[in-house]
Amino acid sequence: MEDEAALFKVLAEPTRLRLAILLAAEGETCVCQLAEALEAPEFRISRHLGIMRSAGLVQVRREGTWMFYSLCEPRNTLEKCLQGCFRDCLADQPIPQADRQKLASASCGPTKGPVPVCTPETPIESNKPKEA
Amino acid sequence: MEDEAALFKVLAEPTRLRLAILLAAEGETCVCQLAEALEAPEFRISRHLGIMRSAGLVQVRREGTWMFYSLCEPRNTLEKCLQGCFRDCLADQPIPQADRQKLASASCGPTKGPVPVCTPETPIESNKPKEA
DNA sequence: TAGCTATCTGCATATCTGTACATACACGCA
DNA sequence: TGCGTGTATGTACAGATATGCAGATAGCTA
Repeated sequence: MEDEAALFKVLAEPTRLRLAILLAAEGETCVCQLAEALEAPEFRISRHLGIMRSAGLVQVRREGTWMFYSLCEPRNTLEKCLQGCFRDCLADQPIPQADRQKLASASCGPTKGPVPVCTPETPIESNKPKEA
Repeated sequence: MEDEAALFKVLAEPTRLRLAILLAAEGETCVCQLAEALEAPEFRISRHLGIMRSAGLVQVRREGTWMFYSLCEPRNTLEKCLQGCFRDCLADQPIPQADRQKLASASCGPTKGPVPVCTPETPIESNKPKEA
């Protein structure tokens, strides 16, 4: 029960919740783009992503200088349900919508200028559908 | 987004999460029975229920000396999804199962001895199925 | 009204959490 | 190899939170 509560605790912070919703909607994204989308300093985003990673909610893949974060495959029904919440219940809220728009026009990242996040040439190992 | 994070924060505490799961499974229950089920002092249960009530997660009905708590009707898709989680993803975990068993054999409450919680003669306005 | 039971609340304390700054680390490039 | 960029982390601090105790409150019964 501690584990389940810990999972809720990770999501009990607006910045982390927005990150989770954003990653659920957009897939793999690098720290600087997330920071730009959320209009928060990168070190803060990085720290929150570290907390989410410790909780097993997100995973990271290094590509050169950039760190690409994505949601982990859900390990149990609770995680699956919560990720469904991100996509179905929370993604269309005003703030997550604005986050996605700012992400789409992010000027940073591996390819400068507005970039399609999660491009085809950077296949996302962590997001390949296994059972969804 | 603050509101959604606040909702997760309420559930980010093991005692409160167990209470939510228990109320989702058993319906309206009084404080002393919840305290016995969770093996925690009543003032602690009462305090956590107060926090859950402030968040709009549970509601209360007084019947004589006893305070009966129950989950509120979900006000949005997130709350509906989370209540589904309580029932479908979390209710069959070992601790919530044990909680339900201890609740079933609780020796306190309005009718002494093992009692059927949420009896027919105390209709639960707050739990009547509306759309589930 | 007095006494009892169930529940709530004020206070002090210990623990946890988010933030910011500075620094360290990893990688690409010249 | 040295530098710049992107990212992670150690530390300190302020604020929030959970807990336990004691006492208060509400409602029932005699």
